[in-house]
Amino acid sequence: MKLVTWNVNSVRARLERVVAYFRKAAPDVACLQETKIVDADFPVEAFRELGYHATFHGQKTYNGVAILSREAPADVVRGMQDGDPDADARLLAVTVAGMSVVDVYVPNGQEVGSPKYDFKLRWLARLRAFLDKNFRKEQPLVVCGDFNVAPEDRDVWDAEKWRGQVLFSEPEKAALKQVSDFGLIDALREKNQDSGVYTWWDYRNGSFPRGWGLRIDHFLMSAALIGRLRAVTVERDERKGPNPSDHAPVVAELESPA
DNA sequence: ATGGCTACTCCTAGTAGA
Repeated sequence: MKLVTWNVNSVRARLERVVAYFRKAAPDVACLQETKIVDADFPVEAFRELGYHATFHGQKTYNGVAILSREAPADVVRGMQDGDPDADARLLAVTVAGMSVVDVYVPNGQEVGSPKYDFKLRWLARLRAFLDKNFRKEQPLVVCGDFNVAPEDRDVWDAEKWRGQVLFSEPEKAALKQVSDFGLIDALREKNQDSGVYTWWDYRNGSFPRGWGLRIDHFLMSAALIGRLRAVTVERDERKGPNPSDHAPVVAELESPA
């Protein structure tokens, strides 16, 4: 069982690369973020030809999440449904392959102290409430996506430069921990203690070839799934070459359920 | 070389991303 999370930075601009990656990696379930496309225009056919059901929650220009799955998903939930007046398409939840899958695109936050930063912290608090309301920590549950938070020094290419900055400020780390404290484990860290494992590199300044990256895309899994976890890897090669997303896919491989 | 921003919009400049 192969799960992928990938911020594609426009599924339309990235379609050729995304299709090529799906052919090569053949994920069973893939969560995409920043699709930047309205539902009416989602490239359903391109994924159908690859053998995937497409479930999506998008909007014009910004945000947007999608789940591609070999099996047809059930229990589709678009957005947190918590009454908060927030039109952003940033969360999509389904049941598929015997597990609950929550695909999230956490707000970027722009700058510490800005209104968008406050929105980000509130959004993460709402995510915890969404989990409390809809799931139990004992069930097979994966919450994955672009969290826009690097949890630890080893997840940042220059921790001193980034300390206190957006993506690496203490309130953001605390808000992410509140989400994990539902009963979820950072799957990559279950299998890999290395520093320098990054999932995003700025388009500017030659950040990728210089190794200037951050680990901000995560798989958070309940114990039931961690028990089946074989490996978590970052598909760094997908950041290379023409027209890359600024994020690389992250892959989690699970044993079949007992 | 893995390479120096990119994608979007009632578009050619401004906004947002991270």
